[in-house]
Amino acid sequence: MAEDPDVPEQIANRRDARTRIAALGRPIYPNRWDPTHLVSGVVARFSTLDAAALEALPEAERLLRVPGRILAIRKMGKAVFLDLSDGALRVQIYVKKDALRPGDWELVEQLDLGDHVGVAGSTFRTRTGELSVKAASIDFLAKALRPLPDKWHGLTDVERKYRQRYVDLIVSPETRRTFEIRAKIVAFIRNFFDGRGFVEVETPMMQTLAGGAAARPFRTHHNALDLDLFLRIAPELYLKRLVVGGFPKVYEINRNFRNEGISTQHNPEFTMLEFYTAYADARDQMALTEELFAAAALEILGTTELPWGDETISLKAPFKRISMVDAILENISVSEEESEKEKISANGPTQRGGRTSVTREALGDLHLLRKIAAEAGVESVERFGDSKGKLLAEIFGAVAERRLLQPTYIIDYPAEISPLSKTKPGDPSTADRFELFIGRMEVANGFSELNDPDEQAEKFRAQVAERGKGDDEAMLYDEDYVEALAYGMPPTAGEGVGIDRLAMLFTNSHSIRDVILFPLMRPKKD
RNA sequence: GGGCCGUUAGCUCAGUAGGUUAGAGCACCUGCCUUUUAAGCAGGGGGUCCUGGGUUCGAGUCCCAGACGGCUCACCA
Repeated sequence: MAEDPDVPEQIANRRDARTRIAALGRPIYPNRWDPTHLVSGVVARFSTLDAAALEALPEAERLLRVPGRILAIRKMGKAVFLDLSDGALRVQIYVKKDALRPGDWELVEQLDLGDHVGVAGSTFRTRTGELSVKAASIDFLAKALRPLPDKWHGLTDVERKYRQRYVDLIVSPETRRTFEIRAKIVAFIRNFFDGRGFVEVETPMMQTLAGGAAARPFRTHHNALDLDLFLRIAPELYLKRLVVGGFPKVYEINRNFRNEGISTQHNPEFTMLEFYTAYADARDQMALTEELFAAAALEILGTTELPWGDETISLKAPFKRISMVDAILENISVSEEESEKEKISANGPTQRGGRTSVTREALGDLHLLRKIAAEAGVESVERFGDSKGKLLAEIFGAVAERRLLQPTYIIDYPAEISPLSKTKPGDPSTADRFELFIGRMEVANGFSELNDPDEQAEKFRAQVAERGKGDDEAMLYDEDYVEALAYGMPPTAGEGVGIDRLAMLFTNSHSIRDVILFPLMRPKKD
């Protein structure tokens, strides 16, 4: 059958079948075919009716025209059963040679798995009770020249799932479910904010200055203006300009781009919700976020208890709140025991040595912070210079972050690492900021927005100095933003929520690539 | 970027100590079968064992280099 040795046998067979279908006088890629239902519509309309109820319907009400992709063919001699899919659901088609329009049987003989057809017929139930459509005629709609993956095992090659998501979606219902849930999350969020008087906006993805976060940007160039541009790392500074401009409640759901490493929690482009509420502070944002997450879970999944591997995450509000310092103190002993255990199992007994005792006071002392950081496993502590805030955040990351399975707001961030945040009243070293951790991932980050243009200018200058010292993720001075603040921004709280990570939580996906339809992959050679 | 692991038929996977013609299930092809459903029965075809070197009488198997991917560490959200 396969004449050309360069073309795989099954593809050659399908090309031959396509030629034979054309020889029957059938259009092989018709422009139009009018359905009365999609498969899901057939199921919705008829699945509640038993055999007798279907039988009792007037003939006209049982007639329909349904298109779909063939995902199973069971040949029975002069009858054939097809499973027809609209991508979501399947319905069985019963094809009986002598019940078919003349000429259609010859077409049916040429059908392959994956082909698209349109069936006209009437619904009934088979002997085994399965809802089916008895075909009166079948039209050919499009050919699948390539064979589908194994009908039982589907596609398990993760590389191919990512590179050829269309194939994954055809054969993997769980993949489809993941992306349906993701879509529902985004729709729910829009509905949630729209219903609370927020205005959805779109701000620049290409910026002359990539601000609003600490990350390395992607560069690009506008030819006509001969202008270097950066893909945004955050929409933050533009959204706050809009608060200045008189939108007291704004939000944006859109892509950010960060030129950093790729991991199970990081994709170079990722989707972020950012929302700003004037006349609110960080505390209000936390309350709103709890409400949003719990309501979304309840609406979309029917529960706030999310399976997460062998564990369960409860999105029931309120979420735990604990300061960064307390989170360190609470977790460091456990964390030390764990790392000791690892060492012992790996290398045999080791002496414990003189560990620095970690106390609230020690976490305020630069010298001790450095020692604690080093002992917690933070590498090259020197690079943080004399920044107590950076050291504290590093220690938190090393000691506490990976233990935050249940939703936890970490509050009281060091002001040094929060240059866009207001500080707490009476405590200039502490930002009025929080980050929300769920499933050991940072899912949200928010704070009471700094709206004093002079203080903001000073913090930008400090960031520029940091950059001068080699921190290439420190922020740049955004003059126009400072000028915007000088027009007066009301007290405002803002927050960013990682949509991809939220989708991971809702779908029990442990890699961000499983919730991004087309994750970035290195191109395949040849 | 570092470490560990993977890559064999269209798909999912086996492949013993390095030893003849590299196997299985599904898919594919031929035949039978008019209510089956992972349909069934009988027969058949299909391989750059990721790529390139090397060791060896002999490599899917051992060694080196590379490609791509997964996990993980580092950085970040």
